[in-house]
Amino acid sequence: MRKNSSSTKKSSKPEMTPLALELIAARFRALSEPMRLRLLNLLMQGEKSVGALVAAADSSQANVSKHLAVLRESGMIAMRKEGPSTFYRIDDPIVFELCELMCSRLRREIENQSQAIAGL
Amino acid sequence: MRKNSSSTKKSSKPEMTPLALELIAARFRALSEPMRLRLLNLLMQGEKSVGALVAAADSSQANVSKHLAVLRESGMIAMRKEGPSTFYRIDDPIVFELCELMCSRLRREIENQSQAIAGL
DNA sequence: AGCTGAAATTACTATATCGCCACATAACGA
DNA sequence: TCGTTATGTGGCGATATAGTAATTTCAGCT
Repeated sequence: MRKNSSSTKKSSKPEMTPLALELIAARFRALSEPMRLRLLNLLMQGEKSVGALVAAADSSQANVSKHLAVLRESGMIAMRKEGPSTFYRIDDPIVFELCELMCSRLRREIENQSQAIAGL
Repeated sequence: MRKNSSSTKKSSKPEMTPLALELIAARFRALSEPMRLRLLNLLMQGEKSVGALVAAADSSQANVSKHLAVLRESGMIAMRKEGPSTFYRIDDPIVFELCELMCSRLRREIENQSQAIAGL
C-alpha cells in the first residue's frame, strides 16, 4: 500500500501542480481569441496556405501569421513549407473534440434562451 | 432542394458568425488562467464556500472573489448564499469534460516527452 | 545577381487583465 | 447599535496581447 499523495486532505485528486495548471491554461488561452478560432475553423476543412487563410479570415497577413504562430506553439497546428508558401493543418485531434463540445454547448444555451424568450 | 448556405464556398460549415466565435472564445478565456483552473479543480470535489476556496487556493480573498465572478459570468459555476457565506459549485458539466480532455492530453504529451528524453 | 511573391518578424499603440490594497456591503450576535 | 465575520468592489501599477505598418527573410525565376 502506498501513501495517499502527500497532503492531509481527504483524498480526491493529487492537487494539480502550478506547472500543470499553467500548461493547461496556456492551451485554453490559445483558444481564447475569436480570430484564432476562426483560423482553426477554416483549417478544419483541411490544410490551407497562409494566403488562403488571410483571404478567408478577412484580416491582415501579419496578424494571421502571428496567430498561426501562437497556435503552432501550443501544439494545435503544424506547418509544412512548399516553395514560397507555407501550409498549415490541424495537428491535434483535441481541436475537433473541443469545438464539438463548445459548439453543442452553445447551441443548447441559445436554444434555452430562445425558449425563455418565447415564453414571455 | 435548398441552396447551400449563402456563399460561393464549396460547402463544409456555415462559417461561424463573429458573435458565435466571440461567445466561444469567451468561454475558453474563462479557462485560460491557472488560478481559475485551480478553483474549478477544487470545486470538482463539491460545493465550497469562498473562505474554503481562499484557504485552499493560497490566494487573497479579493482575488478569489474576482475570479469566481468571471467563472460565474461565463456560466460555469453557480452560487448560493447561506447566511453570511456564499457557496459556489460547478454548474456546467462541460467543465468536467474539458478537464478530462485537457488533462489526458497533457498526460500523453508528458509521456511522449519522457520517452523522448529517455531515448537520448 | 537581381527581381518577385509569400510569409515571418519587429516596433509601436491601444486595450485588457492579474494581483494587491483599501474600502463597501451584508448577515448576525452581543 | 456596535462589532465581527464573510464577500464583493473600485482603483492602481505592472504585464500581456491584439492589430497595424514597416521591414526582413526565403524560395524560385529570369
